[in-house]
Amino acid sequence: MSEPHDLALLIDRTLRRISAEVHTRAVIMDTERIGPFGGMVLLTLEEMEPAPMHQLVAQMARDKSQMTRVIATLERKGMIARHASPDDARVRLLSLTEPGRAFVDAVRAVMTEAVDVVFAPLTPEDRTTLAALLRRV
Amino acid sequence: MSEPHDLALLIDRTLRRISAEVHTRAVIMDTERIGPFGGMVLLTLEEMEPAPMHQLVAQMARDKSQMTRVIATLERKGMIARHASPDDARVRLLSLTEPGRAFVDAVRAVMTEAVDVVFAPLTPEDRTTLAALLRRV
DNA sequence: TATTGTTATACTCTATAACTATA
DNA sequence: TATAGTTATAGAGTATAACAATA
Repeated sequence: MSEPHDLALLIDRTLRRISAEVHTRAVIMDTERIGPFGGMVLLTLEEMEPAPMHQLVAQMARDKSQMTRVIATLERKGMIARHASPDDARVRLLSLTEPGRAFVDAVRAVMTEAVDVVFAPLTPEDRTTLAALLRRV
Repeated sequence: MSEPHDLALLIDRTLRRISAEVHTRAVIMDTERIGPFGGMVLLTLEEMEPAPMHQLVAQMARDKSQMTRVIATLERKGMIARHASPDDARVRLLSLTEPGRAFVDAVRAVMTEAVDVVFAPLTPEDRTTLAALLRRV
């Protein structure tokens, strides 16, 4: 088996395994009720902030309406702050609050642990190769 | 950026891109209303049939109750058949029907096209490497 | 006792379109 | 005219537990 579409099945399966691992140890996300997607938004924002929403949307390849909702939830929980952009009145810049920053540390720990379990069969070099390939798509 | 958890974000984003590409050209799945997941189940089953449900569940890293439902839908649409296993009365063997086989060809074509678009920046060798790495996890 | 598969239920995520306000 | 973001709504996917039948 090595047809093009297999790549899609492999990626899907891999993500499902990561999600499952995250889920079993994600007491944090459960208690705060932000969901796995909320956790990923925080992790992504951490690497981009301050960032306008459309940039986060592009980075995560999601729909903007979906992002509006999850951001609203995270803001309600006090993890994200929205500021008006000085350059463009339409734009709202997103950044993590202090509680959000502390929370994302916990999320990152869980995510790292899950990734370590799922990718245990791969050497550190393999993982670097994998990440580099995915970063290019 | 090259921390362990980034791998999860990269895989998530890649899968989302594939899904989006599939979605824009998936007239077939839409008209038959089986959803992207239904399409992936058919593709996976094609490579395993005849297979018991728990094997499909393991391969796709999904929940068994979820599989029960999607299989029921696909059976109702006449794409999958369930037979009793001769070895174990608890087990039901799944296989594609003739219409299901024709349908999976169309799904595969869409999926292949989507993968080709998303992985366009990668050479064939890169894709082989990527698939090999993912297959090992 | 453990496994295969089903049912029921609640929740999260996704897709679409119509909308506003700014550019 | 086009872009940033919001709202509303319908649909698809996921997690859990309790269950029947068989091993």
